[in-house]
This record gives sequence, C-alpha cells and structure tokens, in this order.
Amino acid sequence: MTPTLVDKKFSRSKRRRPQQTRARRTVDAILDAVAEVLKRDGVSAVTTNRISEVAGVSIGSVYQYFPDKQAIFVALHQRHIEQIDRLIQARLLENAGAPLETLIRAMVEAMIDAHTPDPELYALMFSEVPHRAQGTRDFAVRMYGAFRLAIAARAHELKRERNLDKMAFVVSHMVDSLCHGAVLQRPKGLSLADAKDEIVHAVSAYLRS
Amino acid sequence: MTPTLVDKKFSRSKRRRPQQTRARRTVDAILDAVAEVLKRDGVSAVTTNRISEVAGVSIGSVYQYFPDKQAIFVALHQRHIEQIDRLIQARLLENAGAPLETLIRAMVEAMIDAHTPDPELYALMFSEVPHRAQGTRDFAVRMYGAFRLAIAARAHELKRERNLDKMAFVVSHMVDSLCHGAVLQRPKGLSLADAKDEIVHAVSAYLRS
Amino acid sequence: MTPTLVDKKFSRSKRRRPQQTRARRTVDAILDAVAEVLKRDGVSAVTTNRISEVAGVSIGSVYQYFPDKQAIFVALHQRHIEQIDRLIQARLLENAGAPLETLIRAMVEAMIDAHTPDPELYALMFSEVPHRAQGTRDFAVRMYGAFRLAIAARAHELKRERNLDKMAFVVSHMVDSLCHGAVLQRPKGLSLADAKDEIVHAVSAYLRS
Amino acid sequence: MTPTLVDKKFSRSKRRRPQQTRARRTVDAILDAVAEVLKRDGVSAVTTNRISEVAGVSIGSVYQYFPDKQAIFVALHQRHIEQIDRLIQARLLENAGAPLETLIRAMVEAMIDAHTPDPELYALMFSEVPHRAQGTRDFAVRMYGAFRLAIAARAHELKRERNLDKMAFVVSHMVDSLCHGAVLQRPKGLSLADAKDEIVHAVSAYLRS
DNA sequence: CATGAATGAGTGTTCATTCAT
DNA sequence: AATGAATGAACACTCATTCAT
Repeated sequence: MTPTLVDKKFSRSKRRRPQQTRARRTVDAILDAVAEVLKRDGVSAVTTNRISEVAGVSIGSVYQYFPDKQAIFVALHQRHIEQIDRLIQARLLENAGAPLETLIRAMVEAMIDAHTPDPELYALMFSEVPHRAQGTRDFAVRMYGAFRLAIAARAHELKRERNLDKMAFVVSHMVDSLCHGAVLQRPKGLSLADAKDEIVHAVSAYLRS
Repeated sequence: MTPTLVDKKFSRSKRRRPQQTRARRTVDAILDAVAEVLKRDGVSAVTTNRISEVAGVSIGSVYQYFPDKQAIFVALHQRHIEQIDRLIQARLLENAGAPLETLIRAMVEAMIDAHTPDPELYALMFSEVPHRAQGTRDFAVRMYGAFRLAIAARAHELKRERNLDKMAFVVSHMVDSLCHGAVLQRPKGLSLADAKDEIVHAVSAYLRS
Repeated sequence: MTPTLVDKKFSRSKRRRPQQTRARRTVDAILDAVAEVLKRDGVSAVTTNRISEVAGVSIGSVYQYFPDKQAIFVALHQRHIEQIDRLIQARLLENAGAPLETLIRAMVEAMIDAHTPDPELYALMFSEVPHRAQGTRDFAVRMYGAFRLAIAARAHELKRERNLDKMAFVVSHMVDSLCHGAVLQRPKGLSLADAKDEIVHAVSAYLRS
Repeated sequence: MTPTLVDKKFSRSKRRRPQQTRARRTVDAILDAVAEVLKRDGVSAVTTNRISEVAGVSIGSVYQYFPDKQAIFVALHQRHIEQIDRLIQARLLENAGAPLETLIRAMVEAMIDAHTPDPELYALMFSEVPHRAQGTRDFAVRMYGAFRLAIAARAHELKRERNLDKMAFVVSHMVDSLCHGAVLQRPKGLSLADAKDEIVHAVSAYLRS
C-alpha cells in the first residue's frame, strides 16, 4: 500500500512515512503550517524554512518526512481530498437505500460543510498552489465514479432512456462547481441555506428531466 | 529573434490591423512565449529569462512592457478572458431576441469552442498559474451578470416565482464548469457534440423547472 | 548490514586475534563502508549517515568511535599506510643482508602487491579524499628514511662519492610513483610483471650510475 | 574546438564561454579567487559565495560562466595543466634537435619552474581538490606521449633493444614525481638546483642503461 | 528604445552532529 | 553502549530585476 507520502523521486524510500504517533503529529503540524502561511501571506511566502518555523519543527525534520517542497503541497491537497472522500463515502453509505434527491442533498451538504470551515484556504489551494502536475484531480472527476454507481442503483427513479455516463458527468460537475461556488462566490443576497436548496433543486430537475 | 513573429515586410496585400504596432506585437510574442513554455515545461520553467528567450526578445524589453513577472501572467489571463468575453458578448447580441434555450446553446458552444483550440493551456493556466491574487475572477463570476441580464429579458419564458439571482448563479456555474469539463475531463465514450447537447439539456431542464 | 564484515560467531577453530574486540570490528566495518561507498558512488556520496547505513551501524555509534567525519578519513588513510608500512618493514628485515637490487625488487613487489587488490580505491583515496590536511604524507616521504637506512647499509655497493640524501630522495620517489603508475596507469601492452622488472631495472641503473 | 569551459551537463550551452576580453578577465578573477581562498583557508572554505566575494564578482556572474562549483575546480586544474602543457611543448620544440640529456634537463627545468612560483597551491590542488572524476589525468600520463615521441626520435642514442613503451612510462613518471617532490618534499639540505641535477642524472642513467 | 551582462537577495536542500531514549 | 530522530548552520544555486552601453 502506498500511504499518504508517496515519493516518486526517492524509490529507495529515503524519506520515512509516518508510522508512529509523533511522526504523524509532526506531519500534521507541517501541513497546518503551510495552510496558515498560505492564508496569512500568500503562496510566495510559503518557503520551506518558513514552514518549519511556523510548524515549530526544524527544517531538517521537514525533509525527514517530505522529499521536497512540492511533496508538501501534494500532501496538503491529499489530506483535503481524503477528508472529503471520507465524507462522501459516509454519506453514500448512510443513504444507500434513500431516493436520489435525498442522496443529492446529503452530498451537497457534505461538500459545502467540508469547505465551510476554511473556504479561504481551499480557494487559495486551488487557485494559487500548483496541483494538476501533482496527480490531484478535480473533485468532479473524483466524484464521477461514485455518482455513476449511486445513480445506477436508482435507475428505476429515472426515465429508462437516460445515459448513465452523461448523467454522472453532469451531476458530478454540477455538485462540484455549485458547491464551491456556494461557499466561495455566492452573490450577496443569497444565503448558504438557500444556495444548498437551489443546488439540490437544480440537480434534481436535471435528473428528473 | 524568432522571424515567425516579426515579419519585416507585410506580404499580405493590405496592411491589416494598422493599430498593431511593434509594441503590440512584442507583447503578444511575450504572452505566446509564456503559453508555450507553460505547456512544454510547466509553471516552474516559466522564468522571465526563458520567456524573453522564447519570445525572441531581450529580457530588458520584457521589462519595458511589463513592470514585473506577475503582470505578465495577469496579461495572459486577461487576453484569454477578453477573448471569451468578446465571444460571449457577440453571442448575446446575436441572440438578443432568441429564446433562452437557443441562447444557452450559443453560449455553451462559444465557451467550448473558445477552449477547444488549446484546452491544455487553459487547464494549466487555472491550476498552475496563480490568478486569484491577480484580480482574475472565475468565468462563472464574470458570466453571472451577463446571464442575469439575459435571463431577466426572458422572464416570460420562466415560472414567475423564480429568483433571478439564484438562477444566474446556478446557470453561470453550470455553463462554466460543464463546458470546461466537456473539453478537459470528458469521460471517454462521450463525444464533444453529445456533451454539448447534454449541457444544454441540463441547463434547460433547470431553467424550465 | 554487510554480513561479510560482522560475523557473530567465529567459525574459525581458534578465536584469532583475541584483542579484536567488538569495538575493533565496528571501526573496521565503518572504514570498509567508507571504502565501499567511495568506490561505488564517489567522494560526494560519502556522508556520515551513508557510512553508518552501509556499515550496519547507527550514526550514533559512528560518533562513538570517531570525533568527526575527518577522523574517519584519517583512520582509513592510516589503515592503508600501516598496512604498507608493515609490508615494507617486513621486506626490509627479510632482506637485511641482501644486495641492493634484491632489496629493491622486494620493495617494488611489496608496493605493487599492496595496491593490486584494490587499485581503484587507493587511486580515489589520493585524488578525491583530502589528506594533506590530515597529516598524511605521501609514501615517498614515508619511505625516505627506510631507503636512506637501507642504502647506507649497502654503501660498499655504490660509488663512494654518492650522496645519501639525494639517493634516498630519488629512490623513494621512483619506487612510489612507478609502482602506483604500474598498478593504475600502465600503458596497455605493458604487463605488470614487465613493469616490475623495468622499475627494478630503472632504480638499479640509477643506484649503480 | 572545445575551449576551457566544456560543460558536460549543459549541452544546451546554457553557460556562455568567455569570448570577450571582459569575460575572460572575469573567469580569471574567479579562478584566482579560488586559488587564493584555497591557500588562505583550505578547501572547506572554498564556497561559491566566498569565491564570488574574493573575485569581486557577484555570485550570479560566477554562474554565468560556470555551470556548477565542480566546473570551477575543473577549470582551475585545466588552467594549470594548459600552462604546463604549453611549457612542455615549447621546450620540446626548442630542443627538437638536441640530445636526450639536454631535452630531459629542459623538461625538468620547465616542470620545476612551473611549480616553483606557487608550490603550495599545486600541492593543495592535488591533495585536497577532487580531480580524478574530472577527467584531469596525472601529468605523468599526459606527458607519456610527448616523451615517447621525443625518445623515439633519439633512438640512435639508445641501445637498440630498448622498448619504447617501457621507457616512456618510466621517464614520464620519474620526471613527474621527482619534479613535484623536488618542489614540495625536498629533504632539507638538498637545494633545488642540486635536486634538478640529480633528477636529470637519474633519468639519464636509466636511459643510457 | 533595445540589449543582455551583471546583480544579489533569497530559496530549497543537505548533512555533520547531538542527545533523549 | 547503542540508537536514530531531530537539529540547524551553512551551502549551492536560481531568477526577478537593473542599468550601463
């Protein structure tokens, strides 16, 4: 199994992966430090020395856990992604037998709740921190499979001629972009609760169409 | 000097675009160079010296036209945005009297066509090149106003209780993310044409709901 | 761990060299590790951590035996030097009553044999590893005294007007550089045996002149 | 032709080679600075920043002319080697028709004179600064060909059964090591002039034997 | 205006060494 | 004694920017 810290460069596994609690805490401290500096001073202020300083860890320790700076960003992205993935999977299970609209609402709420505590950070992470080259795919792409399965299991609710691939494509992109939009770019005058309702409504309208 | 960009004599019969002075051509050469390096070697390879080299311009000249590196990225983003904005405005005008669905189709086609020639570049520009800090807003946000107006002018096609802000929010995000997704992350097995249809269908379903 | 170096049980009938305590074996393991890394990856790869790794010893243990990295190199040089010195002294004793030419031949053979098992290593040690600052003198200088004595004891074989200092100087340098050259830089077409003969011939010619 | 600064790593010739006088002077200033720092404070004090400082050049300029630190050392070695090579060639030409002994004396004097102005530096360069990995061969090896030719042209002075390869091997090593020894490790009581005479005498004795 | 050599602050990273366990 | 995680001073090197020509 390849845990969180997969290093492409160092196949000799030069850098150890956190197995003990202390190590785990150090890695988290480093990731939290990146987030903090990123929010406070922007990407260009995120230097490895600054990270180690804010994390309260020596620069040497940072390099004990990460092969290079890039890897730190990758790990931060992955932590975020894993967190959301867990949420999504949980909602999927909880609503295994529920009708589509209920599921969609659950997913939308999960997505929005996941980003609500620190919207600023995630906005920065996706606009300022390089991530495409890091194997970090958009949530839309990541959710595609989950939605495909969920919709397939509820085929009876839909018109029989509907194409599964198209639907999964549209729904995953809608949920992703609208949830992000709701958290980050909501027009003033639109409450988060209203936005949620409207997103669920929009997705449902499409599915039922 | 790259002769491709600077042709001393205009072989074309008429001097096209007389306003395209040498300055304008230099700026374009620089912007093209950024795009090229970005695609070929990634963000980290985009250095000011490399840009000037690829643009066939001295580094001094680059600083003649741009106060700093940041400004070059801003300009590249703006060039892209302006190009799409022009397209959007054109479609808006062309379809001033057309029904909503026709307009939506026009917009979707415009968006997709605009990104089709160089999807890779635009993906990179939004995932690798810092842009939030540059006052560059997402297209969804930029299109919000245009859609709000367009929808307002066709209120008669919609149920009367619909809220304009919500609709504009949802539609702009849908069009933006689905069009980008169609170009860049389309699941294999889904043709671009089919994707277009499905996007228009999805937006229409929402509007009519 | 390199099992070659650390054998937990002594398979040999008698415990040889009872003074070879664990400490002695650790030190040897470390020195062997340096030699191995040096040959495999060059000086710049010789880091204290790498040494401890290859020696199968913790970095802490390395510092138990050596005050700093420098000292490790010094010890490696000294191990080599002592080995050759032993050889030289042995030959000197063995040939105490022998004529000069016989002695010279014995010395040349000793020098060449000493370097033959691992010529590469000794070449690296003198070209890549700093040693002047470590009080490590060239063999030529170390052999000067031995040769001076040996020649003095055979003064009757030589012309009476010869100056002892000059001869020792010339002979020690000749033996040193020609033996090294024979092992490491012999022109192709010249066998080691032939080289030996020629070296002895050259030194004899000088002495007899 | 591959001038002084051959860069293996940067085949794109990222670093320019000094073509103008100013550039040439900068390169020399850098090399002189290395020599100075090396002599004053030892190898470990030779950092790129220190070099640039002592050379009175910005660190950026150093990297304009050298791809990396290693290359600076290579260049320094090469400058030394070229200087001696020039000397050797000159003496070879000057003594084209002279008898062997005269030629040998000229070569020995050239070698010794070349190292006399700064013996300390060359001792350091060969004992402290890694050079084998840099394609810098010992002088003995470099001189082998020259001596082989010179001796061949004077075959009539020698016994007819003598083997050219062996002689060139022995003579080149003798001249190299004895000259270096004379400059750097001369036993006290032996003057440089006497050393020269003795070296010439030793080589001649061998050749005539 | 254009050039490109020169600048040097600042970055990522290494690695000898320490010390709590 | 032995361990190896942690340290952080110090290094090689980059690259945005300037400015004399």
